[in-house]
Amino acid sequence: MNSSRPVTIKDIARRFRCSPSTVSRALNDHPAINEDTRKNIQEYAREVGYQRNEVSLSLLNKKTASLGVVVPTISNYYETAVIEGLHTALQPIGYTLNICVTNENYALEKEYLAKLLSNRTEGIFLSVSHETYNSGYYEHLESVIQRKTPLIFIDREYEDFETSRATVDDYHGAFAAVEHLINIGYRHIAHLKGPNGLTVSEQRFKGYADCLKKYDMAVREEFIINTNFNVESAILPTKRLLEMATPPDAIFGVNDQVAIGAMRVVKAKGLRIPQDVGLIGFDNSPISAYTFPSLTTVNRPGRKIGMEAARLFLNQVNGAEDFKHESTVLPSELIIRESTLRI
Amino acid sequence: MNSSRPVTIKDIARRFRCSPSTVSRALNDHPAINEDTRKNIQEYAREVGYQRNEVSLSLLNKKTASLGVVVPTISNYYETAVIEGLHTALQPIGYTLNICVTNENYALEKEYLAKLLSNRTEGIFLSVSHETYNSGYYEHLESVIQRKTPLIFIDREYEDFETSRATVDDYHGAFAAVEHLINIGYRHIAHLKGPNGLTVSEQRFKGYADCLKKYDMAVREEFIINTNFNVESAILPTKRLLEMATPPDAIFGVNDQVAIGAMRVVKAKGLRIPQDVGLIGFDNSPISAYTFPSLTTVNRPGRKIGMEAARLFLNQVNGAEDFKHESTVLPSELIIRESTLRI
DNA sequence: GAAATTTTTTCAAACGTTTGCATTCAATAT
DNA sequence: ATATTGAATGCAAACGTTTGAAAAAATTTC
Repeated sequence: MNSSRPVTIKDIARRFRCSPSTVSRALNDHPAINEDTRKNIQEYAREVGYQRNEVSLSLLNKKTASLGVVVPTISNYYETAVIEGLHTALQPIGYTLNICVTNENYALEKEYLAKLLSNRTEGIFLSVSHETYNSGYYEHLESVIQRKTPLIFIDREYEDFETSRATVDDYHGAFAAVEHLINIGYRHIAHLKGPNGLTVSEQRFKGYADCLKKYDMAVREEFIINTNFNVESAILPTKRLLEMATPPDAIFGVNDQVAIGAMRVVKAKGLRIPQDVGLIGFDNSPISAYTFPSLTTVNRPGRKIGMEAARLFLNQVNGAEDFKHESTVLPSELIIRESTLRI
Repeated sequence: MNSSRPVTIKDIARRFRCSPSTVSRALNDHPAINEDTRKNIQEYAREVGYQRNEVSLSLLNKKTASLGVVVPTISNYYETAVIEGLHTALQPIGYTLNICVTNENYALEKEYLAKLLSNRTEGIFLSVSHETYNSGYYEHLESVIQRKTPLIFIDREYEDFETSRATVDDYHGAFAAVEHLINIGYRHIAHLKGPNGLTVSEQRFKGYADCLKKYDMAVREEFIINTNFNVESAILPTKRLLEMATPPDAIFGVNDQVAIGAMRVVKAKGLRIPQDVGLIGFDNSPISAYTFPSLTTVNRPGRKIGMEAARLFLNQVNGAEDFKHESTVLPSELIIRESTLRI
């Protein structure tokens, strides 16, 4: 059987000399269909491997059961955890996820959103790209809103849109991290900050700064250096910190990668962790448990964020007329490990 | 404008008192359309945010430009790297990826494949689930083949299908790893194997065993213990190894996770790495560079595999009539780090 | 054996777009 | 004025499926 062209309902109808309607009803167990007809048609359909064309159904019902997930990257643990959460919540109820990776690029983000709308995607989960953030452009989002396609922000957001959003409590996570350092007895705490402007960077920075203030400690500008979220970007900044006249005795990295970069430099300098320098990261990525010493960090529940985002989406589509957008902020949680545990 | 229903070509036609055909042609810059008409229609379309319904086009042209990616998990570095590679190669030329995660589950795999076919996906990248492997069922794949939907196997494969496949050279990677251990001077090399039956497990095991044989070393059954690819599954096996009368002086883990699990146990026992015990993993996951000591491993080029799989797919769809299925085996590469570098 | 009823099947429209062919209308050539 | 051309537009079918309403066929009722 050279069945490269998929079998259609019409093919089956021709075979049974009946109308397509009958075949359709037979296949869907419609009660008005004769028992024998039904059996014959179903059996034949199975035999020739009939599979209904969902594309035509999408057109007819204006339902595609597909969702867009637009993220800057999928090469970090956190993002894949979020996707896994979305997947866990949404695949079982029939949704298909279209993953789009923007590489922090505005033009790509715009293109993907347009494409998702063209494909009549029923909802979009978006973590906006870094470039979009900086540029401040957002017309590409207006068309999503205008189309009434549910848009759920994940972590990175525009404040001025009326949408649901799921984020992690970066502020209090950072606050708790720094407070922990202070409790242990560290007094000169530096921060390897993320790129300026991103909510994630700024919130963590704010938690850091506010905590210092609470304990009447100076927020020293030279103790705050930008990084790019990855290991390499932490190397030089850490060197600079350690070569200061009065170097810090603890470093709070904006994420685990950065903290690990710092860890390398500190160890290379012959300083001991945590005795000489305390070190703390953010994300609780799998790697953080297995460095040496293991890294104190702040857990960021990616999987839960994904599931929560899914819940927000479902709320919106199944929504009562009194539906209100929600902003969920999931708590982050301090995970204490060896890199801060002195004495 | 309560434009919750997307604007269609018909809407625009009504507005201009012309036929849908004219609007369609105007929007597509058809030369037979009056310049003014074209401009007016295009301008109006932009104004009201018209976006063509790709679903209807898919139905008409029988092209969906969407591809299925069916993988057992997305929570490991390697899998996401593969997906990234696919994405890098295929998104720019207009394909959309539908990621399906089977959780190593046969029923889910079957369901997803059926769904992808129903959605008229134009190609499927598949890394079969563990359960499928064990059960040996593969009718769910037959229907894919029968439909002439290009099917590309990634890493895990059925030998008996006529398809293209992209895999990493696990055998020689494992061989090189063990040879390296022998060269360094380790003599009692244990293997923490993956689950039996999976190609990945068996190939790496074979590389291990063949290398030992080449150097006239015994392949001792008690030195080969199964794990489940994750950290925890390596804990007990490693304990058992170290408590033997003549314990191994080196351990080859089926992947980095397993090697890291072993590392914990070895260090907890007070043994030194690499002096007392050599340790080697597989995958070159990011984490392996940052453990202490850093982990010798075998690089597995996930991103490249993804791009290669994409290439194989494109070959098939753009294929000349003399098209032949290919099996690409990408080389793996030994990455030597501290965990094996004694003396 | 015809009317009434029930069961089963078909018709036609719809979803949004494209496209070969036919049509209309105006302009040009004769 | 009429035939010829050319430009611009419209018609209708197609993709595969579903579904309300109509039609046909079979069965029951008296």
